[in-house]
Amino acid sequence: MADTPRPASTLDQTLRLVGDRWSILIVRAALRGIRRFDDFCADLGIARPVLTNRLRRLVDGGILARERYQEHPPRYEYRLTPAGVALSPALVALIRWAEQHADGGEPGPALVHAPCGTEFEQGFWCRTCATTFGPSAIRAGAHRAARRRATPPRAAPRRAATR
Amino acid sequence: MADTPRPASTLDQTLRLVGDRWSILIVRAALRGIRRFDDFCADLGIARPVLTNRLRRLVDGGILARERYQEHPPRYEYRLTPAGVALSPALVALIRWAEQHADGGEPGPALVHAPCGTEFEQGFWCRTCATTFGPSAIRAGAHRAARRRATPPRAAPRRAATR
DNA sequence: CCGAGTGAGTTCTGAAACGAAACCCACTTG
DNA sequence: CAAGTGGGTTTCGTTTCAGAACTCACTCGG
Repeated sequence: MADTPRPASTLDQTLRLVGDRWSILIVRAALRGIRRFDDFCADLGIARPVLTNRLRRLVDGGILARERYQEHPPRYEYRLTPAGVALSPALVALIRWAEQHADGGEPGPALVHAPCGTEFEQGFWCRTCATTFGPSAIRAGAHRAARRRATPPRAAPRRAATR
Repeated sequence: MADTPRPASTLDQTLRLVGDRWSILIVRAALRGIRRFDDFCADLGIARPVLTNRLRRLVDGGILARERYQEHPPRYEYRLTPAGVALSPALVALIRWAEQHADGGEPGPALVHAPCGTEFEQGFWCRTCATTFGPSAIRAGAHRAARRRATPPRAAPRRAATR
């Protein structure tokens, strides 16, 4: 009971941090330049207690930094740390997917290449093959153990050790 | 109440679909080749009812397809649709971030370039500038309506909403 | 034919998270 | 000094979650 039956993989840890609707929306808003509590609140339509909670979690997770921008009535703003900025590939990929596959909603502001202001592309690059490629050329690499039997031939429902 | 005060952006819609811990973990497992209910269950350590729910949602959202692989006791398996495969850039980005920024967990099986079996890179490409670049060169582009003022200097309030 | 096994789910639970609205407080502005 | 503001916290009712146990339909081995 005290050991680790869960994978506790790095992805799992990360998802506990940003693997929810609001956190990702908050990071996107931050990328757009939003920094203050009430602005997040108004922009996202998020309930205040939830925002408090998410901001705290993102700060603890090192994605946002809470900085005092005014002394006397102490006021804070939240801005992305380098680690937070490093999330943007994931965000961009999600936004791109959303624009292609979700129907109905409005697309929201595009993210562009800062120097030239135009939209950019995102892709995979294999330096071994010196080629770019898309999602369909991905597969899972070495994996120690596929749990039970590795790949049961489909439609072989019963498979006891008849020996 | 019946209109849409919320943005209802495409990203928002997408996050309602895959914006939670389990959904993303399920997609990763599917990319690794897992297809059957019990295998997902064992691999992820997810509770059955939650898995049922997530699978149904992903199928409804067009990310997984439910296919019968055996007639008599009707058995189904879940495999990624093209739209599901198209999520992999987001997944890869998340995994990469996780491996760099999460500490403690084990990294999990790598995703590799199928033809050569080696790890690959992910990046941004601006075709206008004909250059690759990283997350720090991104900014938000044109936005039809910046909500309120873009960057308030300080204390210049406006709040005509219900209070 | 009987009993064990399997794959894919369902019901029941109690715990946690969410959302809305109200409240708080240290200040600033008119 | 009253009214605002920015940045929260409290309270409370509702929805969703996660886990254990149970069901169902079928197959297999003896």
